[in-house]
Amino acid sequence: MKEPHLKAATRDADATKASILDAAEEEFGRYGLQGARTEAIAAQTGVTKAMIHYYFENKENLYREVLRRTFSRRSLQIESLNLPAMTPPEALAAIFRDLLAEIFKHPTIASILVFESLQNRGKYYREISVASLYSPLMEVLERGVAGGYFCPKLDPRHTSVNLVGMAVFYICSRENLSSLWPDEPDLLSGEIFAGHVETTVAMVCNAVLRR
Amino acid sequence: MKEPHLKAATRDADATKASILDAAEEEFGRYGLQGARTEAIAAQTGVTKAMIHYYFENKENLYREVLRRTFSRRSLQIESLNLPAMTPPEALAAIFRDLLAEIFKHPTIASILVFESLQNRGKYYREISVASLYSPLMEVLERGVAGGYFCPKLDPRHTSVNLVGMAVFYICSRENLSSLWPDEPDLLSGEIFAGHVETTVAMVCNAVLRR
DNA sequence: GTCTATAACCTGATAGAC
DNA sequence: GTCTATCAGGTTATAGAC
Repeated sequence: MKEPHLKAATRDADATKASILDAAEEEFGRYGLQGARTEAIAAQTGVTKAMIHYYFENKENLYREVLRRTFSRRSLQIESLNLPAMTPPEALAAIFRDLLAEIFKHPTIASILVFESLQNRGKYYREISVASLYSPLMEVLERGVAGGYFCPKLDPRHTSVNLVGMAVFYICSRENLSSLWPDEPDLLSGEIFAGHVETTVAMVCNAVLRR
Repeated sequence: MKEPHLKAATRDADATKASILDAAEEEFGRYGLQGARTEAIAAQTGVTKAMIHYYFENKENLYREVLRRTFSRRSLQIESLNLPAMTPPEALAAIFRDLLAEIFKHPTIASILVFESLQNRGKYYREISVASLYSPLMEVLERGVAGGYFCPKLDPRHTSVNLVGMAVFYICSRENLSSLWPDEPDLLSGEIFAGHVETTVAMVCNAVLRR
């Protein structure tokens, strides 16, 4: 058990609201919208359930808020990479290094994405347009095919979905794989994850290359 | 809504039990262990909840039974491919064609695997040894590296996890991707899926190849 | 703004009739 | 073997005091 997020000593609407959002991101990342317990979010925040309804009206809206925040964080980050200045192979590697680094810092991103697809079939992701998660990747792939870098038969849509799946699955399965890594209990440890990043980036680049 | 599975006209223990298992596989594939509703499974089967407890004692055991069945089906199928008789690149392609064909027929396999990792962190998969799902794949990768077919730096463990992720994610996201495929509402339609299989097998093979 | 108390609901499981 | 009825537990959401 982690210790609860610090709660403002005095009454502070903004601090409380932000604190609830942080705790909610963790809880939704662990259990999904349906499985998350508002009681747990409240406890982690150091307030009562009533506060969640005071600030967010209900669990569903809180979830929307978490998705929005997580999602716009990612969007801004991708923009900051300045992909158009790179060659397609460079851009592809950059996207995945960056995505994997974020996943390492905030594993919730991966599990929230998958939970959302599985539990809600993308209902809430559609509200905030999941396309902008895939479109930078698809653009790079299209550019790479047009420029002769990538395999001409490559379908940018299937390919981008497959690549995102590759990036996301390892994290989601990390506690399911103890039998594969009997010697290493923590697949999110720095060393193991660094190796994972190298393997994954190499695979991503190889997978699309023209030959 | 699908129509309920046919129920034996007369009392038939075996038929009822099998029918519950079928309905349960669908329900667990759609909602995971936690989200599945025994009421829904019963309704789909055409019996009452009490029958589930009569045959399987409780929801958890029913889930175990579904996992066991799904899993052993897959295991037998992989054995039947006779991978040792193939070269590593052939074997790799064969594994994925076969896996994708099964996913097309029974998409629940993919979602159950991911739900199990996410919701239960592999607790029940560990009971039936998830390793045997990955080990045929890892063996082929090791053989391919040793034989000079595959990239010598390739780590069989990270690689096999990534590849499984690629195979599984598309199905799990199929209803999350309408914005990417505005022209094609059903990503499980025969044509679209056939294209997906070709793209995916090509990517898998490319990803590991020595260059 | 924050808390306590409780309403309203849902779900897994059981008892007992047929 | 199968059903009906019901219990026990847990969860979201709200009302109202402070």
